[in-house]
Amino acid sequence: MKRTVIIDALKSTALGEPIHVCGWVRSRRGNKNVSFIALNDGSTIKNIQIVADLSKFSEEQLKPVTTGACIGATGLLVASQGAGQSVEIQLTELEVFGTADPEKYPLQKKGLSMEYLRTIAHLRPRTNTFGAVFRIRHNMAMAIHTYFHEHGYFYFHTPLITASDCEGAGQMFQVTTKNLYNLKKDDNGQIDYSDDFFGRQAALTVSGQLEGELGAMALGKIYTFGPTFRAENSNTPRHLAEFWMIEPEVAFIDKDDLMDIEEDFIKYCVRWALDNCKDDLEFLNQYVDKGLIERLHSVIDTDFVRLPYTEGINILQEAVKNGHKFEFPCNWGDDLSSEHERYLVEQHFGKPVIMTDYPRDIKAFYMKINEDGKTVQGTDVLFPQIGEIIGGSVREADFDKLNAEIDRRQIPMKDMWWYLDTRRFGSAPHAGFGLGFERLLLFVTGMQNIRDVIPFPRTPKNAEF
RNA sequence: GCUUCCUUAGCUCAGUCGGUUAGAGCAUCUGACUGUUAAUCAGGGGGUCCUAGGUUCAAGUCCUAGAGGGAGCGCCA
Repeated sequence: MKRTVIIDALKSTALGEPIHVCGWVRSRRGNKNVSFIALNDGSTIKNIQIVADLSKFSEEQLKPVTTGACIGATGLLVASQGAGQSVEIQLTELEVFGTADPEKYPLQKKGLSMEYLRTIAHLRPRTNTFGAVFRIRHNMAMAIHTYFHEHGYFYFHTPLITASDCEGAGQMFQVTTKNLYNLKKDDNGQIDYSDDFFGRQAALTVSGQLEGELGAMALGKIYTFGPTFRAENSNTPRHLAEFWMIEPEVAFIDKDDLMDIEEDFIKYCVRWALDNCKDDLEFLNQYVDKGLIERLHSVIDTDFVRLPYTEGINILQEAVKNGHKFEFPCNWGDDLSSEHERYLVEQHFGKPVIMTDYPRDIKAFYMKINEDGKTVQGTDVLFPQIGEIIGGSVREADFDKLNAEIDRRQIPMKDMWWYLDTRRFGSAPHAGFGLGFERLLLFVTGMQNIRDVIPFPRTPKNAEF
């Protein structure tokens, strides 16, 4: 008989009809007359109840049906006599696909910490929490593709392996086929990469932005969505060595247009979650973060604050005058630290903030310089709890200005001639931003640690699964 | 990388001022129960107290070093 997925079985109205479901046993309980099996197949956070009449099935037959075992169940779909569900399956035929020794199966019915589950990342998708998180993760990916597709963007694939060493801040993972125990060096003691796979030093990308700009200079509106790698020794609940990033790049827009897109896009994603992940969000709201759904609604119902950096500094200095203590100073020209961002977002405004027009020296070389000569047109979106969720900017489109900035910063651009060609041939005003996919998921799921919103987290000293 | 906290049963944790045989809940096993909802009730089994040194008559508890993990910060998305 053909398998019905549980999300459909629970909605079925074909009472009295035979049905076949497959899944993993969450629990079995009962008495000497009847046994109840809670079965989950991942299609929904909800389980379907299988009822085994012990006059038809012996305890011996049901013995392998333990928490974690995988079974197929055939029976009649009937209205439930119990209170917890509307339909259930009266078991007529049982197939055991895979047993799970209850003495050794690590997933308990309750009381599992996130830290412990990280040590069994190969099994944690079978828990309610991670099932919900990963279904939401999929939905957010679909929301992102749908948003951009509907708004006329093209999905542009930028390379994961790159030979340019100035993509942006960030240590890179080197990619090589060389024998690391016997490296060929030149006369100056430098490693000779001429016989390496690419004939030059190569690394995993830290950003697709520079190549994304090339796409925008031809297709008008593009976005990238792929993995990104940072070899930094960051030990925080907000950093991964391997994470996914979304980077739209749009020609012929200015700073205000960019902020409109950032805000519209992120609200679209949050709204998508509320519209499409109701059951999972309700679960997370109940067990992980009691204020989750309310917070999601508050974000889509409010206008983000648009705050120039200089005004932000004024607010922070005013707070200091009124007695607020910060660990770090906040003078004009300093990069804001987490405590400053959190004060603005969580205490002063109480809503997301798009901070703009940063001092040029604390931002990347490619950002468009304002007429004051001191600030650049960055537009970072700061969220409560998680800090910077989007880093965006208008790009410097003028060849001479961009080149002067590169010289001033002494950035090695010898391998970047192709990037400068965008400004050399048919340059256009353009802007874009980068959104950390897992940081969006932190916000949407209410999870506390970024390692718990990606199936197999990669962090310093951790790449087991 | 810096600061700080944690590591006791399969899991979550308690363990007082250093003092007899290290406890609880859940899980598991056995039994009971006529429909359960993280089922309930009764009983049983289960310990390298992270590792290595040290102090002490005596160490889960104090000291030193190491390992692993969390949090805060830095860097960033």
